Amino acid sequence: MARAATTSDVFNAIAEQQRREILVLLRAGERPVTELAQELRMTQPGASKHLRVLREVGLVRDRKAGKQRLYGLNARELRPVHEWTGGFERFWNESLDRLDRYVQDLKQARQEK
Amino acid sequence: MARAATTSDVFNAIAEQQRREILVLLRAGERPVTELAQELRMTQPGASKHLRVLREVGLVRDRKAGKQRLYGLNARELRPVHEWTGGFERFWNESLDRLDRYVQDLKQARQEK
DNA sequence: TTGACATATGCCGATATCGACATATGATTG
DNA sequence: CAATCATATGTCGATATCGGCATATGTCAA
Repeated sequence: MARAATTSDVFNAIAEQQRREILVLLRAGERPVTELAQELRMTQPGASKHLRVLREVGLVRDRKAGKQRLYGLNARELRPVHEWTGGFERFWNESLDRLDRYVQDLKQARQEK
Repeated sequence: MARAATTSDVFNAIAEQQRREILVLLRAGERPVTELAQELRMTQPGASKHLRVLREVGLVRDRKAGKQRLYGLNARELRPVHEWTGGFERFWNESLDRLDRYVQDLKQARQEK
């Protein structure tokens, strides 16, 4: 088995930098493929493929608008990622965290002597 | 160029299901490789490799403890992901979102006739 | 030192990626 | 219909993945 498909998961879909940038651009509103490609300095086929992945995991919607096809954000699918990472929030918020790390560093230092 | 390295990015590192599960297990406290492997039903070398990736992106720390090597969470690196997805929060919170989608569905329906 | 246990690394095969290019499909207008 | 613009798909090459297996490295204890 190789790496999981980019379309298997929202996590996999947003693992790609360019796709993340597309999503950010779409926050400003719907856009056709060509504009996105131009703004991100990628080829049109490249942008189309990224959008296909985003669409297959449900992060993006498309809608015909005359000759064009407008892509729009459907960020609800990003929520699971937000919540999953949120499950670790206490590990970077609590001051216990720092203390814990400090203690562990001490332990390690002592053992590495 | 192929896909970005799993170690290039926290986004890429957590794109893998098993690595996410490792992180969740580590919330309960430090653990040696063997326990993690057993609990997740994967081989020891497999677990070791995943932990290597997690360590290289800074999501995990290790510390020698006698014959064993204990792995612990370092979830701070998860924060950027949480914040990035948080940048889309309004798109799943605002009621405008539903209204907007409704309008767009209408438009599309009209055009597809 | 030797043996036993814990962990890491190396190699393999199968697979999917991403980027580039050419080209096919679709839609609109004259 | 033909021409044109917008977008999607197919193929290729280079690369890295993940899983499994064998094996190397590391650490302790007798």
